[in-house]
Amino acid sequence: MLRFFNTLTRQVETFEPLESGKVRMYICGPTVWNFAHIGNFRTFIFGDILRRYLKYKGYSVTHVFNLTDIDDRIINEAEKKGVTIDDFTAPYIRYFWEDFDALGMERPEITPRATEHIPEMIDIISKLIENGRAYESDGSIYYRIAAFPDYGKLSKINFAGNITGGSERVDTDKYDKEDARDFALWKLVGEDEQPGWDAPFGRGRPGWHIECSAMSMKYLGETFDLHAGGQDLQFPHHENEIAQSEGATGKLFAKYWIHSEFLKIDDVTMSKSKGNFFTFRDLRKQGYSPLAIRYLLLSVPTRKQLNFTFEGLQAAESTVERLRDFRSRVSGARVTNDSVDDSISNAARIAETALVDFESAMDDDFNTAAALAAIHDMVREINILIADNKLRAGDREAVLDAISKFDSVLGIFGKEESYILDAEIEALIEERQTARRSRNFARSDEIRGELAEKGIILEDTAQGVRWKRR
RNA sequence: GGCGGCGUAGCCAAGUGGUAAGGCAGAGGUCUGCAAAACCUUUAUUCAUCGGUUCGAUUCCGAUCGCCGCCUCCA
Repeated sequence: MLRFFNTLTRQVETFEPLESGKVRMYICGPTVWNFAHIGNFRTFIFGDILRRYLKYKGYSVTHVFNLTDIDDRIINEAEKKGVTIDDFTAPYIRYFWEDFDALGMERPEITPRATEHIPEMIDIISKLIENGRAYESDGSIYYRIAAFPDYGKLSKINFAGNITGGSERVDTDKYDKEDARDFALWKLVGEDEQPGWDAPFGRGRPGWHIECSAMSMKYLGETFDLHAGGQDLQFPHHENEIAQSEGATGKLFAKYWIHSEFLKIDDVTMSKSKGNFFTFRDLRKQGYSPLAIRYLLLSVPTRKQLNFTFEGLQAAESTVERLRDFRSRVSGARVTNDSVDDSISNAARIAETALVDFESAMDDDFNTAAALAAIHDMVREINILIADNKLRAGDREAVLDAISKFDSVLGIFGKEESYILDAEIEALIEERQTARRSRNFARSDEIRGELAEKGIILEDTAQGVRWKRR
């Protein structure tokens, strides 16, 4: 039974989708104005774990993940470069998906772009104007928060008084709004100004929040199951999404909300000004593997801040290698056919226990740290059996099956190795064995070095030579 | 100022009213021609500090200190 913390109610709840067996979920994706950093990817990797785990539990999942390809930053940067916003964002969109794929994330079913959903946004804004929840001021359209009593129900921010808490920082005179809290749905744009779109209420461009309302409801319906994103989006972005969507439809927007916590670097918030800002590509350049980065980012439950350190990343690198080695060791393990008394072998039982522990950890608010512990326990125990040559027929399959189940959710074991070796490499391995038997260790080590250069690592075990790819 | 979160071994961290998961790193050992991997042993009488409740608290309550976040663009 899957239970997790719902930001909307501030409680751990049992997950019950609106429609039995199906989950419709939305996650706020990146603004494609630059390279995404590892903090962004922490949230997205959680989204990946979330969707994979729901599938693991047997749900069919429709996952919408948007790309924000228009906002002030994009417009400014494009202008600086003298290109259209589409030309400006195109490479970043490409880089984003490259990083996304490299981190082993499954592509969501639907990945809409804001600029391709302007009509849907206009439609919602029109409805809000009609029902009095939006108004025009100086050519722009604003949301009338006073007309939506539920405003604040997600973030639980107290709006007593009509100004947000840090009132000094909101210069009310700067805006022509009825209320300082009101936010832009549609920003007035001049006739020749780009980008701009024509709407019944005038040429303009969308405010930031409206896109997510438009794209989520278009693909998932007016009410859907689950909405997730970084905790910094909780207010105002998600609060505003609720106001726009529920304000327009009069129906519940999303039933469950999940917010991912921030990533810190050496106990300090990651920020550009502090110079402690890492993109995925920065870490790749330093030689860290995508798998280790993924492992590190998912190793701490999403609702807790994660403290990123290079020591931790190095640890993740070792751990991931150990897991990969484990799978290949199991695949290549010899099994004995010794008759056994019990009907179920020890190894199969260990695998089964690990699966149960894994699932109950994930069911408990996606406790990935505890889920990993279940896997590590299994690895250790099975390693002992292999070392003692106690793996029986059928065990190998049971353990490999458990691994593939874990990995269908976490994606940390890496790709399965191919067991087909080039004939040339096989010949070298054979030659080395011959050399070793005649105690010609010079030649033996030479071959080992030669293969290492080709990315083949040899290990001499009691059961013979074992190899793996680097 | 308002609201929220966190503080567990060298590092990353899970967790519970009954006496501390897991990973990495370190130390010693087994195995090996050497190496690698694996395995074994070992590393917090203690969970920021001080009080309180309790038979018993790391876990509940209060205070203090420290760190982080939201209230403003941001995963």
